[in-house]
Amino acid sequence: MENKTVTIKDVAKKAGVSVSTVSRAFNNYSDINPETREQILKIAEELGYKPNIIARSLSSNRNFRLGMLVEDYDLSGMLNPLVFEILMNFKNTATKLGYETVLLSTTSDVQKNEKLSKLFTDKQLDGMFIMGLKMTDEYYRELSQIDKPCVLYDININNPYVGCVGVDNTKGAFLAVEYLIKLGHKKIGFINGHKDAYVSYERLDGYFLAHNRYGLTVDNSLIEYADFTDKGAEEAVERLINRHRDVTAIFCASDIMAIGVVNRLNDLGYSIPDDISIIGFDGIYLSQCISPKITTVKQDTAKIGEAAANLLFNIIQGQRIGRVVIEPELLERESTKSV
Amino acid sequence: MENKTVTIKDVAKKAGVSVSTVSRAFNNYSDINPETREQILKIAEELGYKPNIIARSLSSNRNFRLGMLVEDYDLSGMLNPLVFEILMNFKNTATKLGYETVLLSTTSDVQKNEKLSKLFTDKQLDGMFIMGLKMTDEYYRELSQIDKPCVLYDININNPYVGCVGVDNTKGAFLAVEYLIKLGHKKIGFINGHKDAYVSYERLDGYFLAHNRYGLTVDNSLIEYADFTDKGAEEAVERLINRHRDVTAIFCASDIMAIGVVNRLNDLGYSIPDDISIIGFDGIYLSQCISPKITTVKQDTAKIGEAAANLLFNIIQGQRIGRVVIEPELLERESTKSV
DNA sequence: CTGAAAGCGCTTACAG
DNA sequence: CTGAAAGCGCTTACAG
Repeated sequence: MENKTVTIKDVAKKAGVSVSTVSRAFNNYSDINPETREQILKIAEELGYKPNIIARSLSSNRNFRLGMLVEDYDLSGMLNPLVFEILMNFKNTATKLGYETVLLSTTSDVQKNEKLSKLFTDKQLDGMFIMGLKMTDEYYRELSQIDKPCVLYDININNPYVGCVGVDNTKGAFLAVEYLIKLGHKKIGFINGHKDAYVSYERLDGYFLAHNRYGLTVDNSLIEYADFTDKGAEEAVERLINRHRDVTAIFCASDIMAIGVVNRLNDLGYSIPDDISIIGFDGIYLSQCISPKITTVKQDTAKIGEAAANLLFNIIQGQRIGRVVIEPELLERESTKSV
Repeated sequence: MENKTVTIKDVAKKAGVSVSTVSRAFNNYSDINPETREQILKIAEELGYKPNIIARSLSSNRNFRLGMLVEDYDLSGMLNPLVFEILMNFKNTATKLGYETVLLSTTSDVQKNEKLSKLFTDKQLDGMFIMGLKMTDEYYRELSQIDKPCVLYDININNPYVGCVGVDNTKGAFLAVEYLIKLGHKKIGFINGHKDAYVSYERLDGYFLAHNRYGLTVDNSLIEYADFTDKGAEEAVERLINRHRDVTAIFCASDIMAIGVVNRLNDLGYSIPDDISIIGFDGIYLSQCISPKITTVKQDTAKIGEAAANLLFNIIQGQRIGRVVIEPELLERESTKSV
């Protein structure tokens, strides 16, 4: 019933060599005769041998395990499919690189009791990919002086052990606002995300830059903050509209918020895009399912996940890269029109 | 810099006992003096000792690792946030049970070359939670005779090692259609999911049962199949409408499809729910973000994930439970009205 | 109730 | 280029 698992010993015996040699063959060591190597690999194949990663970890002190840490998954997961997409893409390239991935979650509260470095050793991780971290978090502080390989999504930190990956948020916001300006809009509202989110600063920069570039001045009262939820955005847009009846376009820092904004505006009797143009951010699948299809700035989740895994791998190997920036892409759809 | 990790030896030395005894203390063995036990745990706490799970796996031949296998993640992940929610909830209770979780993905093609049992041993898993499996898959066949603990979501199989968890799909469909009937609808279309999906059969049953219960006969040409995508549903609803101009309500086997249907119907000049009532399935977050808010049948992802982990745990412990069914819940919202 | 010893399946200096 | 041996941090019969 239980078909005994084949070990390195079995391979060694059948190949007529020592286990050390088999180990060498499997670890791509240079100090081994290419022919013996071929021979061993062939026999291993026949026997269906796969190195026991657990034993390897224990003896080599290398774990070949990467953690994927998601903060407040209950929120980010439900609301934002981006997280899941990025995670799966990360996992895929991590697998190709020979690493297994374990899924971990945390919250701002938990971080007060359990240090990140402890999590690292407890879980026997070689590296960690972290999503959803806020600037007010305990881990954000700890990350500035950690000496373990980490990669952060959408938040930056200055530490050679910590890589950062994300879309160029400033440019993305710039593209969105520039697009609106080119459509003739002059009074453009902005529903930004969390005040504590790193990306909110970057996107705010983009909003300003686009105005500057085209000779427009920003009225700060056109800017609202919400919490990346549709509900929050609905309230924010109502505040905005009440202050500025003559807004003709609104840039939302996420598609989810854009959807909330469209709905609330509909309820208030506005027609989109005829009365007000709306542009989102993220490019989630659902942004094109609803009517009108949301014009948005797409984050390429495949590229982000892949880049994160490669970056983490490089850091583990001793390279110090720092930051990988993915190009955002404007997707022109139906929720915007010229005035 | 590298703060040497504390091992069982350190604890043993400091406590003045053997490593065997420390091991006993940590494994809740009964044959140990409660006082020594307390003493050891206290010292371990001071030293910040955590058992090395890798070493434990290697020596005990128990891995405390669970796989989470997702099929065709590119599709299910993008389209359906349910998968991610269930996964995270599964992970959470697995963690409480002392297991770590590794994320795995597969496709129908991959299954032809790599057996499930091989994946099991290669990844050193104690159990596996599988989502998105289709009835035509290679693994579906293999699962009927596997002797390793598995739990499937939304698909049933008769094997003591394999547990099944999911919402009561027949009842869920029944509730949806019953609700429409009670609203006075008599000609009710049905956009079902994949023909190869197990749940499609169950939901079809529910559609029939509701008709039977209320003395209505089913016209089979009211039933369409789509692939769980909004695009597929858009085409399906157009075929349906072309055959039956007088349909007054449509039950869709997923919220994503319901959203597609609403959009296409809007394009065709129908007003929802005034001209046609639409009801979905799943209860994803976005179903309430759009306008009209979609009436739907909710799957409780928290309960499903938790149940799946507990079920898998029980199977690993030697219990044979079989199947856990979660109650679906009808969410009355805006996309339906009485006629 | 406790300890000494073997062993889990690998890797890695050390010799040769 | 290859082998013998020690060791990674635990668990588990076996004695006592």
